Amino acid sequence: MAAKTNPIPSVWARRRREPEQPALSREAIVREAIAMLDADGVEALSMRKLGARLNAGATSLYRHVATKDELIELAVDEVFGEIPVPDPGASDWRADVTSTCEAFRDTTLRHRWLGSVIGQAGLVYLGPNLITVSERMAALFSAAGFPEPARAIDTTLSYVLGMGTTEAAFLTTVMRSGQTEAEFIARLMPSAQEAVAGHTFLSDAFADAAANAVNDPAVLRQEKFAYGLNVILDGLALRLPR
Amino acid sequence: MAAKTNPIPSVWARRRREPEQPALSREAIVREAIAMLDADGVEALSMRKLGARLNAGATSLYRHVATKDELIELAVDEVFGEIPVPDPGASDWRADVTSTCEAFRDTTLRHRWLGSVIGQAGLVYLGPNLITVSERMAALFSAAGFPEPARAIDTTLSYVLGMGTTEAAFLTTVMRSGQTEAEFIARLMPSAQEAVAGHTFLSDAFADAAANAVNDPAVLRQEKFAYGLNVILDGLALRLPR
DNA sequence: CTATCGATGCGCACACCGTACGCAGTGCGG
DNA sequence: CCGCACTGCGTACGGTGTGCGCATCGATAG
Repeated sequence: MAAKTNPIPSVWARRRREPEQPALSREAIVREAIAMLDADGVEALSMRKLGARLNAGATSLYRHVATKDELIELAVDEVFGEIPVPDPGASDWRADVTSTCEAFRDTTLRHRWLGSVIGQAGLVYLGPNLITVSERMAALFSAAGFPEPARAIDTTLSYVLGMGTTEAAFLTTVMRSGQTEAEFIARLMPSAQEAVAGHTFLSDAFADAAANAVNDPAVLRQEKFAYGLNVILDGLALRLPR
Repeated sequence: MAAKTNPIPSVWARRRREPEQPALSREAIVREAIAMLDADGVEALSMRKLGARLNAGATSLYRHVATKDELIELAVDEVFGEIPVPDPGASDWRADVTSTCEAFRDTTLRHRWLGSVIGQAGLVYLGPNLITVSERMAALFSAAGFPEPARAIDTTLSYVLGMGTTEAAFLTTVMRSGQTEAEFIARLMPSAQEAVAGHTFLSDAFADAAANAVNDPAVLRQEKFAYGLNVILDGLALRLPR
C-alpha cells in the first residue's frame, strides 16, 4: 500500500554484485564485533552500529547469527583461541602452567569486556577454542602427575579469571577517565586515604602501596598476579603424589 | 498547548499525603532493586519497572540516585554487607578465612548478578561494606602472622570471585532452562560427551564426572570450591614466617 | 532459455530502554 | 504570610534488539 522506495524498478537502480566485497559472513561479523568491543566496551556494541561498520543493515546480521547473545558467545570463544598452551615438555610443569595463565590474563586485559560477559553467559556452552585450551591444560597437569587434572584446572582458571576481570574493570575505569594509570592512581590517592582512615590494617596496606607508587603500575599488577599464581602452584605441588 | 491531565485543578484531585507510605528513599530504592535483580537478573532491571514496584514514576528515582549505574554500585556494596568476617580469634586462621570465603561465595550465589556487574564496574570505587570486609580480612591474616595481608586478600578473593561468578552464571543458565540442576546436567551430558570426544584428557575427566553424577550437584560444586580454597590456603601457609 | 527455489540483504515497525527537562505540588525557615 | 528547597511526575528524545515480509540474487532443473 505505502509507496515503495523504488516505485518504478529500473535496471539502473539494480545493485550490482561486488565480488570484491567479502560479503557478510559469520567470521567477518564476529571479527568486527570483537574490534568494536575492544574499542569501546560491551555497552557500545549495537547491532545497528555493527551493521553500519560492515556496510550492511542491522537486521542483515541476523541471517548469520541467531541473536546478539549468540554473537557474543562466538566472540568469547574466538578470543579464547588466542591463548597458546605449550605441549607437555621436558621442562618444568610450573613454567608451562605459568605461561598459559599469563596468556589467559593477557587475553582478559586485551579484551577487557571478557570478564563481564563471562559473568553473564558463563562458561557453560563450551566453544571449541575453550575446549582446546582445557584439553591442553589437562595434558599439562596429567603429564606432571596430577591424578585429578580437572581440579587443578578449575582452581587456576578461577583465580586467573577473577584477577583478570578485576584488573580489566580497573583498566576500563582508568581509560574512561582519560588519564594514564599512574595519573589516575595519584589522583585517587586522597579519597582512598580518606576512605581507609580509621581502618588500621588497611591503612598499613595503603602505606605500603604508597611507598611502591614510584614503580610502574603495570609491573605492580603483574607482580600481584604472579604472587597469587605462585601461591596456587605451591598449593597444587603439595598434592603431587609422593 | 496540549491539554493537561487536570485542566481544572480541583481540591478533590489533590493528592493527600500518606504518612504510612514510606515515601521514596535511597535505601528503599536500593532494597527493591536488589529484589528485582535477584528475581530476574541484571537485564530485567529497568528504571520504569523499578519505579512501578515502588508506586512511583521512573524518573522520580533520579531524585535519590544519580544514574542507573550508581544504583547498581549501591546494590553491589549493599550485598557485600551480608558477608560476616569473624574477629581474629584463638582458633585456626584457616577456619576463619574459610568461613569468610564461603560467606562470600554464598553471596555471589544468592545474588547471581554480582559477578557480571563487578566485571563492568570493577571493585574500584570501594563502598563502605567492601572496605569493612577487606579490613576484617586484613585483621585475620595479620593476626595469623602474614607480613603482607593485602597479597593474601587479593589472592583469595580473586579465586572466590572467579569461581563464584562461574558458578552463578551456570546456575542462571540452569534456572532459565526451567529444570533442576540434576536434570539440566543429565540433559547436557550427550552433547558434552560429543564435544569432548577426541580429547583424551577431557574424556577422562568427563568419565570421572559421570561417575559422580549420582551425587547432589550442589554438594559437588561446594567440594570443588573447597578444593581450590584449600590449595590456596596451603600455598599461603608456606609463606608464613618460620 | 526459462522457471523455480533457497539463500541473502534490508526497510519498517514494535516495544522497550535511560534519562534531560520543566512543571506542580509540599513542608519549612523567615 | 511569603518564598524557597525538595520531591514526584508527564513528556519527549534518541537510542536498543529483533520479527516480519519483500526484493534480489546465483544455482539448478526442465
